[in-house]
Amino acid sequence: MNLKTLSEKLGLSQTTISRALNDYPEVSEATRQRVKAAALKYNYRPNTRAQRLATGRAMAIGHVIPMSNNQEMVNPIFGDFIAGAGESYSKAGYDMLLSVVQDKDEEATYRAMASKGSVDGVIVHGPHKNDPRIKLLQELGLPFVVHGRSMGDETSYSWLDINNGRSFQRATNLLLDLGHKRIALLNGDETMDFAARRRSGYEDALRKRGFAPDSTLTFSAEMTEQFGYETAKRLLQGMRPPTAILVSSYITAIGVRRAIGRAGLMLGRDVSVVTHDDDLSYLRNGDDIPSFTATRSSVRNAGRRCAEILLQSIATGNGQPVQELWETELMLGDSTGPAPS
Amino acid sequence: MNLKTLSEKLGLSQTTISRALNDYPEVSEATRQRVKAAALKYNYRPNTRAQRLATGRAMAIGHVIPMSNNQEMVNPIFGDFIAGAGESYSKAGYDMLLSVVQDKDEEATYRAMASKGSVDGVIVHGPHKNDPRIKLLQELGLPFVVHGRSMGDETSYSWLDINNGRSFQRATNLLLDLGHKRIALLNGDETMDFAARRRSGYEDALRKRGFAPDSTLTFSAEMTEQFGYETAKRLLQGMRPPTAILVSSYITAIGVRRAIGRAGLMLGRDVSVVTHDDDLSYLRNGDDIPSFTATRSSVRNAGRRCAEILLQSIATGNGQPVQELWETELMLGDSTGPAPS
DNA sequence: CAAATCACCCAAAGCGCTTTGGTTTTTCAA
DNA sequence: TTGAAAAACCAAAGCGCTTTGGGTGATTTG
Repeated sequence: MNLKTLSEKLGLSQTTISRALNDYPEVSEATRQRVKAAALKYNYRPNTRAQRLATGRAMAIGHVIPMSNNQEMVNPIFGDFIAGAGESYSKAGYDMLLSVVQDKDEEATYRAMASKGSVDGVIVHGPHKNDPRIKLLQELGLPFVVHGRSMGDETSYSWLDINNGRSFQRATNLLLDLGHKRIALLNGDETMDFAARRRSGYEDALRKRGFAPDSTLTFSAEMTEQFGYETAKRLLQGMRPPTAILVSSYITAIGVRRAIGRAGLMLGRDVSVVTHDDDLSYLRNGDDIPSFTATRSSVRNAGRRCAEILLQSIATGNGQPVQELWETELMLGDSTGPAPS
Repeated sequence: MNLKTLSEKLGLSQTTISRALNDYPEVSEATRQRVKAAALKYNYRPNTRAQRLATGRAMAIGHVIPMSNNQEMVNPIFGDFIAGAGESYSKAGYDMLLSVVQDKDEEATYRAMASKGSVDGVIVHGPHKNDPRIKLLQELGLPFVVHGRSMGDETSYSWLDINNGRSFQRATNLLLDLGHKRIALLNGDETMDFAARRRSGYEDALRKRGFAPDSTLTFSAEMTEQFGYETAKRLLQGMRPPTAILVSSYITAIGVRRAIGRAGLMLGRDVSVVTHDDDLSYLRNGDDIPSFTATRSSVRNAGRRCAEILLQSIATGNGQPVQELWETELMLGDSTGPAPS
């Protein structure tokens, strides 16, 4: 069923049908009802492809998921972020277009999206420090919102980020307050903006208390469970093991917990752990007694909001950038306690 | 830059440009080179929307991600599956269209996809027993591949599944061989096909050894970490705790491990655990010494292959269904040992 | 009561491609 | 040298919508 046959069936012009369905005022209420009823009856829906060509809008938002070709890892927060964003898109009648690409093909993917017109905007995932994608997208004139942000010029584009620096500063302070002096940091890849900021927050807190950051206690890698396990294991077997560990990801913290258990130590007594928690749906940190003390922020809400910001900036068409910095929640759980003497 | 202006620049017809770029034979090699060079120079790429209207193909595959509105949970395997599928799509020049929808809106979503023509086919995620989506898609004439399958008529459509029954039967046998007599099952939602089959495998193994399945030892719920923790905790505090636990998801197994640790017991000695392992990229079960004894199958490979099957069936256009049943790998890890006496 | 306005509807022109059905050149065997 | 076949190109017709720019009666307005 297409417009033409439907219009013939109803004895109306295609124009009128189109207007009736799109709620234009130039059509009488009676006709509109008749048209809508017929559309329902014949299960007619405008062909998306034709609609998009005619309107010049793709009605789709692109998400480019970069994949480091060495690790081939998909960020576990991705599913929840997408779920949040998906909600916003559904509401607005937009589609979500996903491209999983190798790091090196990312630029080409954006260029292609822009010149082929397959999307009206994109969400940028996992920004690095001074991320070149930002300038690229600005040149291409493709609307975008960054989940996170990128050190450098932060005022010229839209982003939504959590306050990573402050968040880890507070977490470090909490551990210092508990008397911990040797605090390890298991951070994400520090070429990424969020990880760099978290390290700054951690180091700032230490310095303010007169501790010099100890480079033998900080680690930076992709945040897998195994990274947490192996690093913590090595640390705990060392000569002067830390009494507290600050971790950038819940998954990695699980690995840390495993190592602590294996070493016959008790989490929260022998070793304290604070982790960041993205509030993933399948990995809730307990609403009653959180099993980890954590800095929490819902990545799903972030997804929802990023999408909203992008859709709105597309709708209004003004290039006015929107920035949102969310504070995290510092939740006390069972994984922290006073430093052992 | 569009076809028209490019053709004017080159003094050729739009037809010739189009054919040159699409490698049709009706164009001289010299011209083809000239056209391709010009396209590169002016950064011309055919407009996707126009191309799709003209060809009548969407060049996109839909993934409908159902979300149970009570739990609002995104399946953690989703990211890896998508990554795998994405690879296949990229290779073939297809886009991936994601819709995150509430369970109840799923039928409407499929209907809309079919009548709007926004995709050429879909992947069905998380099939239930006698899943109504299968009949729906067949009626709609929308090509599809099911990740998993649905009890009932299994020969009339394409699917790719792992041998869940056999897999859990083997896992149960392993535990029985180790002398375990009280084996608990922490299963996924048993209205889902995979979970139902796993239970059957588990029960079959028990019965074959003369044990009657004990309904106080089996649990079925969404596979979160918390489900694992709380259920295991309760079990271990009970009068006659199981000596072994069979778990349907790695994430849930992590919760089980946490409960075992909390109870002051040792995994693999006091309590044995076998879990299914989807081989998620951020949660590798160790290539050297797996921390869990597990039935493993890569969900990423499954994604890759599902996409291939779908693309191929779209390309050939024959309705010949393809079915693949993958065996899982039973990996011995540290989490199992002889039943304590 | 004529003129202006309004409410409704329509024909046709795009949107930017692909593809059909030619036409014009070249090539090559007879 | 000629005629047929092959090679290379082109004009124009879709694809299925939206939107522009009218029309045509009915209703107000001065």
